[in-house]
Amino acid sequence: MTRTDSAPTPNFIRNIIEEDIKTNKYQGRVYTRFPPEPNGCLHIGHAKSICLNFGLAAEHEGGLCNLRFDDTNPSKETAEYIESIKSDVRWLGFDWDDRLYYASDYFDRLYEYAIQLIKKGKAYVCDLSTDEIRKYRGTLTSSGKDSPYRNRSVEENLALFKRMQAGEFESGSCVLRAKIDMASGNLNMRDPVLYRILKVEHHRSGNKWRIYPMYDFTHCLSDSIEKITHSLCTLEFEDHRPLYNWVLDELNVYHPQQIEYARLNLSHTVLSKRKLLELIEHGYISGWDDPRMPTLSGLRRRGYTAKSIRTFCDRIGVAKRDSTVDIALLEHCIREDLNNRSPRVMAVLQPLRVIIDNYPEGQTEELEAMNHPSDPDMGTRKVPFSRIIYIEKDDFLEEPPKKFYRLAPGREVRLRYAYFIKCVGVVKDDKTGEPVELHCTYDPETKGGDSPDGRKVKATLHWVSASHSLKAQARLYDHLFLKANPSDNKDGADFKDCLNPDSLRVADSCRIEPSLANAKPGTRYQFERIGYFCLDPVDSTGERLIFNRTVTLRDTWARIQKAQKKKN
RNA sequence: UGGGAGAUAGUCCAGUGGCAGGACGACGGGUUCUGGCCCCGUUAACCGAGGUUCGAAUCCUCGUCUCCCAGCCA
Repeated sequence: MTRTDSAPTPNFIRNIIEEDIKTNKYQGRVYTRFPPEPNGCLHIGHAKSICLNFGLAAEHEGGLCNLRFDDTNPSKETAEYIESIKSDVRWLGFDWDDRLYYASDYFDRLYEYAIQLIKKGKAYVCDLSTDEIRKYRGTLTSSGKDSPYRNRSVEENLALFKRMQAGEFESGSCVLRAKIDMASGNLNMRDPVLYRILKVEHHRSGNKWRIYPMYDFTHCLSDSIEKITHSLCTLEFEDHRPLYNWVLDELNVYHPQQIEYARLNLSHTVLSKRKLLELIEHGYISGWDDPRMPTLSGLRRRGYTAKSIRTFCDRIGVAKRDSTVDIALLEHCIREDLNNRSPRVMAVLQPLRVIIDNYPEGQTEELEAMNHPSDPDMGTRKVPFSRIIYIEKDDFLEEPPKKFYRLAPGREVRLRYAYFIKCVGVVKDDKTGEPVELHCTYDPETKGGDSPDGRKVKATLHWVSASHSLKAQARLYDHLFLKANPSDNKDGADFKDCLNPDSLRVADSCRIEPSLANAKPGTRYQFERIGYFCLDPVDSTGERLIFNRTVTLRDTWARIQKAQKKKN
């Protein structure tokens, strides 16, 4: 992608890269990779990694970034996830050209490397059970002890390893281990497992392999094979770096550098595949692409633009300290983008019927409305007006409190692009006392929304003509969790305990202006005075218009109300 | 005395020996046919204690707190 912005904000990774270019460490090359495991859908945390890796490469002349699937555990990975990941990366706006790789493509070479290690006396086949290996490993504060199989001869190890691949042993009966140091303070160096037997069909290599390499053995060598310069990963791999270096040094191959940064945490949601999957499996949400999910597919369906997510990833920066970004920043980014690009329309979420007593029965006018108030290039459209209209329930109060500027008995307001109206009567429900219908008069002199006598109104309301409007459903999404950090379980609570019961409210009797009759799924609009909405690409049909609320507009009135409530 | 890492406004990120800065949020104001956008302003931070230095967020020492690691997951 092209970046025309001014110089990017410095961060510690950029600084390292600049320094490496200066010192010619990699002949001035910048080569990164995005290495997802195809065992789930991508989420906004992955977007940070994608933007980082592809972005850093794009910033530098000749910089490259590969897409590489880390597919070394066929028991968890599927081809479907591969496709969804590819389409998500593409949607985000990045391109790997012909550099689509799979760790599984390297299985032959990895196998050869393993044999080299065995021949060097640096790896051995261990018959200890999983349980025994754990016991032999020691604890955080006490060193481990050598496996009884640690000193098998090279020949024996070679033969055993080949028999592992030949399928002669059961899953779990033995593994190939690196011979490093059972007393290391770093548990990853206590003879880590390099290969395990997994008699599972691989989504790409089929049944060719009975043994599969572990992450620590695969990742560094894949980076090396691809001539990666800067191998970026998250903080929890810091402890693995000595092993990353050990493997490459022992094998004496090209050596990229691993750099760790803090993964993204976002307030009011969770970003762990395990937890997201749990929400799906328990039916709290509809799937990976539920608009409340922080997944790229969920955000996309919700109406988020790729650009807004890229902007967000730029603004959160990159550092090494654990942090939680306020979801308000994400919301700010999408509002900013959508404000610039989405056409305005009028939609009433909770209709209140208004009869304009002095407007001729049966008459209809086509009023001209701007599609974007500050971008005339977006053009105009006609909106029908008639004697009976709907306004938003919230826009009328029989007893208006201080600072409520909207409609009330005897009060005059403007209907956007239409007329001034004054409320002259309220029809209430006998039982509840709720207003169910308003009677108003209009001033014909104010057509278009301006009064020739210079008279002012304090509010402008959106509206739709009752008979011309279309029925629609609006899905009003809110934060998935009530707590900023759902995983903060110090009170012994499960993260699901603070799920927001109102993360989805359905407004089923919306009325929208007729210009949206042939709206295309996925199209984004601003419903004036309400928020940004996106025609749901999954459930919306020609007969049934269903809109997802991407984000609300900033709502000053809501904040005033909150403040007033606090006072009382 | 396990190993590794990190501490800068409410939040996120800069600043690496020379005036602590940006963004988000919050608050106040201006503007407005969206209580939107936009504009202006206010708020608010160097984990602590010593030391080096003319000068320390930055260098040194000693503390404190937080995070990660005991998968044949990645």
